[in-house]
Amino acid sequence: MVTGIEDVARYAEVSKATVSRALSGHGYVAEPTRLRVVAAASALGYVVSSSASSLVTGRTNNVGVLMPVINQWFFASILEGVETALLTAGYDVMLYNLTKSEEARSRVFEYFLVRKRVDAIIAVTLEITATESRSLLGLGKPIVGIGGALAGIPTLSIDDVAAGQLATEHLIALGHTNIMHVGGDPNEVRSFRMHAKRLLGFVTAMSAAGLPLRQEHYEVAQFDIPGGYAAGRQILGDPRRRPSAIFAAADELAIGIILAARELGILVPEELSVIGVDDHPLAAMFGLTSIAQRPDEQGAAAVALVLAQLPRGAGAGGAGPGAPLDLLALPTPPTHTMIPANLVVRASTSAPRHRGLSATG
Amino acid sequence: MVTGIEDVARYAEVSKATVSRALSGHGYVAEPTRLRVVAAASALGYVVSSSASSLVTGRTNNVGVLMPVINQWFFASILEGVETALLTAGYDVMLYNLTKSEEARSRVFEYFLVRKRVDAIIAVTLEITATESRSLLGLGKPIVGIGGALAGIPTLSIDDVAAGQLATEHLIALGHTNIMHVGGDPNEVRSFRMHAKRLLGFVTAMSAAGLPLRQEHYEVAQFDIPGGYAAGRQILGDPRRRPSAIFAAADELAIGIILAARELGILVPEELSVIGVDDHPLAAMFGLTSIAQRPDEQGAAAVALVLAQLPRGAGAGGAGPGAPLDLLALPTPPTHTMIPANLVVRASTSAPRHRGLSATG
DNA sequence: GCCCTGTGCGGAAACGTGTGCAGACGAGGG
DNA sequence: CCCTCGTCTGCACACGTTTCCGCACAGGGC
Repeated sequence: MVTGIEDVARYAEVSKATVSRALSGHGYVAEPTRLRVVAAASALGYVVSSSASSLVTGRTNNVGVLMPVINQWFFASILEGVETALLTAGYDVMLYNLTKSEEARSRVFEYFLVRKRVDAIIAVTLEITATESRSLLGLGKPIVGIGGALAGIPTLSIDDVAAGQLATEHLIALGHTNIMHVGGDPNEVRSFRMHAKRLLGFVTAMSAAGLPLRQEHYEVAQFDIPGGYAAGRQILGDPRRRPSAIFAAADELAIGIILAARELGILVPEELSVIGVDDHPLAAMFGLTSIAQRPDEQGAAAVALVLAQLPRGAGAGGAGPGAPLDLLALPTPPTHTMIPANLVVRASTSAPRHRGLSATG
Repeated sequence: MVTGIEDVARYAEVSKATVSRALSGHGYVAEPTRLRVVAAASALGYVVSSSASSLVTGRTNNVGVLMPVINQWFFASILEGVETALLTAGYDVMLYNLTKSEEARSRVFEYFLVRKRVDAIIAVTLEITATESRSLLGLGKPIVGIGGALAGIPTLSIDDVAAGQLATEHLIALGHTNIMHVGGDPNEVRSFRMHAKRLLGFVTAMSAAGLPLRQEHYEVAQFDIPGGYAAGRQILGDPRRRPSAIFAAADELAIGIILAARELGILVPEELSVIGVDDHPLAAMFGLTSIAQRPDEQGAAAVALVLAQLPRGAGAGGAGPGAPLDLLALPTPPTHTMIPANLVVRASTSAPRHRGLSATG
């Protein structure tokens, strides 16, 4: 029905084995023969059956990507970065969107992922349970996580504590003393305690500067622009509560706060400095100072990490029997690597208006 | 090494054939035997090798999804809808992000897609060339497009002309006569001439109402919030050019325009009515009147369309022979189905301030 | 002249599963 | 009692590759 390797072999007047070697690049093939085979394959429109090839090699050339959500800037950017890097490396990406629905979640874990159809897994911001972790590690396939430390799995993220600290220190350095932090719920278990970490960075910087910290210096908000807007209305609506600067845990929150400030007639940055995290595409338009991170590059880095753990297809010519031993001895450093995040100063932060450079201690 | 079907067969004291039948649900298996096999598979942690199974059945249980971009609300929402629908239908999704890069584009077409690893294809807003179309159709696999008509391929989208018309008619019904349209470049070939269609709807409604149409009634903008903002600054900055209402081809454009209006001290809707298309998540926050569409539902609908073209795997206990005949005779209607899009009125549109209900003719 | 190594190629054995075919068994109708 | 039919199971082949092994040949060092 469809043209197989046998047809190409007949057409090029060689054996199936030679066709395989010529097209895959493994083993010795004389150059004229190789050209003849390639020409034959092209003429017949031959494409290798990945099923058959995977069956015998054990490699699928697929990488599974697990994401809790797609329709958000951070996650979609990661996905784009991962996809591009995998494609250029010759791998296809299988996307698994792990929604809140527990049922779909467990189906993916117990049914889809385990079906021997991926060579490796990239898990994005995925807080997994103990059984799920066992399930993943039980696959014996490389896994890399993006977004926070994971037990026994190499992971990758920015240093959220440092980011929070850096942002807060920027505001302090400008002379602010009455600083608020608007972020996500620190008790949220999913999302790798990112909220708690950025809050910790905030607290650390404030304490180090000897600035007072009260409960009301932290406001929980829904993690998007409307959430930031709502929090901004609430905070800025009360003049007695109003700080001179706000560190928002994400640019979308910061943008919402800026919009709220505009509606209330509060000038940014003259009356209110705002700093965010992400360097969101909209940050430039709002002149938002931010701690920049590049999720697409994080995705690409995760791909590099995960591919490094894959057995190098061609090179290794090791003996057959010790294979599982080698597999276990492979460099699988369960470490958490931190991606640097740097400050981008724009127009939303400045020295506080009223007080000059008053005493800091 | 890994547990195969043979191990399960031994454990359950049956043959491999019975294990296959028991687990796949095809053919006769006595209930006690089936339970024994299922228990054995579960005890051994057996999972079917999709490579082997695909090799013999010819089905991969994969659907390829082609997208030009991921990090945009419309596309990410479609992807979420497609992913969810496919997962519940028992299919895995292989994501191919066709970037602007022609090189990556052709690689996907000539190399990845053709690798016999997908049963069907969903192409999102993909303007394909003649050779690409042949390449896709040559696969002999079901294809469904989202976003506009495609030669010989069933497609799916909202009626962009009707949407533009509906939006414009809403403004006209409110009493506006000086209406502008801000949209994308109508000459952009990609994106299925969506821009041209919405422009056509605008022109149609204006003409039907007997309203004048000049070149300056249409402004091209980059298709995101900053693009709308830039266009808004330009349009609204010149008082002589300022219309009383703007129909933006997308909510993100409309939001940018509203932001520009706020900066210029122009009241919405008192001095300027704005209507968009999409019902974007941010629309409610800005009180934006919009023509609502649901890209996630479009994705699910595309999945339903594409699955309907696939040979029914389970359930059907029909005779074996005649299958290829049925395949050829399958209903593959290369039609373009329109999804309804309805008006959602919020606070960004109202009757124009100055003139009352003046003569419309 | 002989062995060894490097190169080029073909035969055939896997890889793990689905499924056609045949055989076995019990029930029911003649 | 025999035949048929429906249910249930096992044998064995096929799916389309990759790759081990063996053979052939050329060239170089002893």
